[in-house]
Amino acid sequence: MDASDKVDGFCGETVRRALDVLGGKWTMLILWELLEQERRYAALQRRVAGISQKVLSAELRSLVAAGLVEREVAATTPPQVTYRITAEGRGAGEAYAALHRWGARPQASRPPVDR
Amino acid sequence: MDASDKVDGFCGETVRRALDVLGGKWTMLILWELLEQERRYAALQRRVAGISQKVLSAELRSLVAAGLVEREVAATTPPQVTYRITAEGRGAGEAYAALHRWGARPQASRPPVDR
DNA sequence: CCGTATCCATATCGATACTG
DNA sequence: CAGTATCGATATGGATACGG
Repeated sequence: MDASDKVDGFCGETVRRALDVLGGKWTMLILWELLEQERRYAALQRRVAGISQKVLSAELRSLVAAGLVEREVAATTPPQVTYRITAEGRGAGEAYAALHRWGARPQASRPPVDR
Repeated sequence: MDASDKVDGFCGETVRRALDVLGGKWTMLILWELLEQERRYAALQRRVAGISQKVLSAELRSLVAAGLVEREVAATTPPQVTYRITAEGRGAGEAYAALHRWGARPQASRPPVDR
């Protein structure tokens, strides 16, 4: 990190926006599921262990609004809704990879952070 | 992003840890201030606009616990406490830079995400 | 099947007051 | 100066029930 990274008009606004979208507790898990293949709502709920309907709905709406995920409704009965990751969603992988590298860095043992 | 990025024992645990430390609302702002130079508590509170004492204290404790920031107490009266970014704290810049690149990516206009 | 609506528990945050 | 303690407001999340 270097102070010259302070490139935004306001310090770190783009980083803030990125974290707002990608930093959600479940965001990464959902994107990963959709990365493997497109999935329907119920499948996502089953595979993302522990997520509630309410939160899953909200996450998906956010992701669709942010353009990372596409939502397709098949007009059958019962209706089938399929979620699919977009190119932009795949692009988020760069950011996650950097976070992964940092999180996996070698480090001295120290008391856990509990936030 | 590629499904082969699923390298952790549990999907994305290292990413989760990184986000826990770096994803805080104020974390980046504080690190940036300390990146320019070491600062004392009051100076940080003045410069990080809008942060409360309570939250600043908690953030600093987290950052010290995570090893990103050092805390040095001078035994004067009144006591002076100086916070200084560590090498590990500077290392977080890679991750923030990736988030910045993603957040600054060109994109079609779309309704704002409000999370 | 795919959600939304509602209720409630908990977490988080800001403001204020106070202490070594 | 550098915090901690406490309180109340707000946000967030889970559980459950219900609707198209």
